[in-house]
Amino acid sequence: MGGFLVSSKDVAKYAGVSQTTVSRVLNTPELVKPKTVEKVMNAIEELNYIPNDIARSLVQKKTGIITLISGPLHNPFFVDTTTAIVNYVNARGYKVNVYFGTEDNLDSIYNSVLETKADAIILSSMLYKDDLFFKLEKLGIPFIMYNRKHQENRYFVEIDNVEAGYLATNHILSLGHRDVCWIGGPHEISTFYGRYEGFRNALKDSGIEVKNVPSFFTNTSKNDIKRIFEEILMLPTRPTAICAATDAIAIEILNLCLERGFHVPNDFNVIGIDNVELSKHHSIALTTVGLESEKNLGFIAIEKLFEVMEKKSACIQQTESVKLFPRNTTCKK
Amino acid sequence: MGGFLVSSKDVAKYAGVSQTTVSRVLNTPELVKPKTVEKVMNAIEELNYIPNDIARSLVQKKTGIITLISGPLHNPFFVDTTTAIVNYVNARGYKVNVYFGTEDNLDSIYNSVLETKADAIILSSMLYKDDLFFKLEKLGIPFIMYNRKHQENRYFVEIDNVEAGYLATNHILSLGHRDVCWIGGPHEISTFYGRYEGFRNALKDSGIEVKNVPSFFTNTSKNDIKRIFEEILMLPTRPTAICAATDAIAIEILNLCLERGFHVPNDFNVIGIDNVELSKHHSIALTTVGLESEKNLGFIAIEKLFEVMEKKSACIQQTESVKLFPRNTTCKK
DNA sequence: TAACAAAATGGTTACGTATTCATTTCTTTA
DNA sequence: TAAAGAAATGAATACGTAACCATTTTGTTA
Repeated sequence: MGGFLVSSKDVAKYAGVSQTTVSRVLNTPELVKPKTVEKVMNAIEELNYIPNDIARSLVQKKTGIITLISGPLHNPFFVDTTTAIVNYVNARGYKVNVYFGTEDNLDSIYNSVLETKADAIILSSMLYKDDLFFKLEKLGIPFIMYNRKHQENRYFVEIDNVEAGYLATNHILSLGHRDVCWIGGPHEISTFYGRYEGFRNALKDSGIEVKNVPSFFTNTSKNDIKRIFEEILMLPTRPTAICAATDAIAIEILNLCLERGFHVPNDFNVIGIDNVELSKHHSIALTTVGLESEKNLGFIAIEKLFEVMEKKSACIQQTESVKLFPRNTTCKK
Repeated sequence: MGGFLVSSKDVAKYAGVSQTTVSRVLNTPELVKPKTVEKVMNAIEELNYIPNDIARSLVQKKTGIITLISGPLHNPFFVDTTTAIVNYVNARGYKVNVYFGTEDNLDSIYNSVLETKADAIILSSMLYKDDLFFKLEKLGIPFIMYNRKHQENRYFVEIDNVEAGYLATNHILSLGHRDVCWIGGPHEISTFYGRYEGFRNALKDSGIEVKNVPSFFTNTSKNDIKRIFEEILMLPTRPTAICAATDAIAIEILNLCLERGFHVPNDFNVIGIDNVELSKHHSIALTTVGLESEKNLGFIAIEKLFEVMEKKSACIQQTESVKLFPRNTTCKK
């Protein structure tokens, strides 16, 4: 009991049948005489047999595993998407190998992922120009990016980032703010690049010179955001509104504002993008821009990935439209 | 290219050596002549060979997979623990199969988990009396529970729940509140049972009759917490302080208070237990009770699990001590 | 140079399952 | 009852690797 492996061969011997028949009882019982099924099922019960899905994977060349490379959960966006993805995958009878990628561990994650014979990969850790894309293509298994797009413009689900940046900025401007600033992320990531572009477009459309507007770019770590917030406080003319490229950044800015004794939105307007669940909490009540659809972006992506796996779709290129969610962190100037 | 599997046998043929040598080059290169290593490595490069870890698992009887059964991420406690566990496991070179257990899907999760030949299991979804415990023992692989304890009193890491309930309640009482109430969870879960016991002990020690104090028990879903909050508002004497069994419940109560236009702590004091990361956010600033140690409970648990896997420990029975974290959701009456 | 030890390599097998093909058993029909 | 077809079962094999044991090659010492 415990530790001693019992195989289908053992079951076969115990039941007085062949291993083939045991396999059939488990997979195609309709091809086996009822009485035999019973004998075998009894043996399985008796010996406490549990099929070895590693062996099954080897022969079937299907592991039933989906690899998920998510960003870290301290970013509430990934809380929402990870929930949606993991639950969907499990509901479909698959397993999920989860990784939380950061700058430091991505390489080691990729090494591990490439060795794992997963049936498919879903990831949010792809740069606009990233060799990983081609490595994944070589692997020959389906993959999809969510909230990230690669230069090659294939296999992705994103929100309309340019429009999102535009809507957020425009909302702030329409409230009468003129001293605004931007906190973004690395331009190597399509998401951040697009949202910043939307920001600039909105400024231009309001006749504001982009180069006069302070823009900061962070690696999205708490420390880095804090550093930038302090820079903002030192600005010659302090902005009345802060446009953050993501809710995660915005929510951290809220934290820093309150820590310093500032009041939002009286001292600072703050707006984010993503409309994460947490932003709906009444203690946060973050004004933000997010999916028009009720569906979570992770859900949309994993759904599409399964379509690809089932050959129902060939290549996913999906950009979801967005809208403004006005809440309590913005107000008329 | 892509989809066509290349095996170590192919590499062997290409390099003009045996499959055994290829295997050795990858696992024990010090036993292979440098020139041969080079030949093989070239062949690997040339053929784009990636070892099949399914086959490796089969022969080695080790999958390198840890199964994690967590609670859902809308509970911030599981955000913290999942982060700690997944990152630790990956840093150790293992993979993590993640499940988010709810009332509905637990049975199907258990079925899947029992078939998966994981090297170990870490889970938070165990009732005080739960047959699963014995099924896991039969499986013969190491497992550990975090934030949950089974009747059998083995393989667990928890906080001192009774003390936590006591400290939280006592804090409220010491602030002068007398009209308090309790929002807990299912008593089948050791965590909730212990914390409620601490609540009752504190009341007794302050000479308050337990049976006169309103206590509510929820399945911890948002809807259920809302239902209970509405019940509280209907109470003949409205409590001035709400003791929640978890930060997750407390944070949802905060949300409901604000939604109704109440102010915390002026209208209601709110206190939680767990000291989750989110409770530190200045928009929340939840008074709570949590680990005295800096370490995350999930981290402690997964660390211990690896000790068991490496036979450094036999059986984990760990109860961590706790302390109060006073913040802004409680104040003198 | 012979003898021997050490280093390097190869042949074969096991891991536990699903699959393919062959064989046996049972049913049906003429 | 024989023949033919269908249903049920089994034997053998493949999946891709690591491990065990045997063999060859190399290096060392007398």
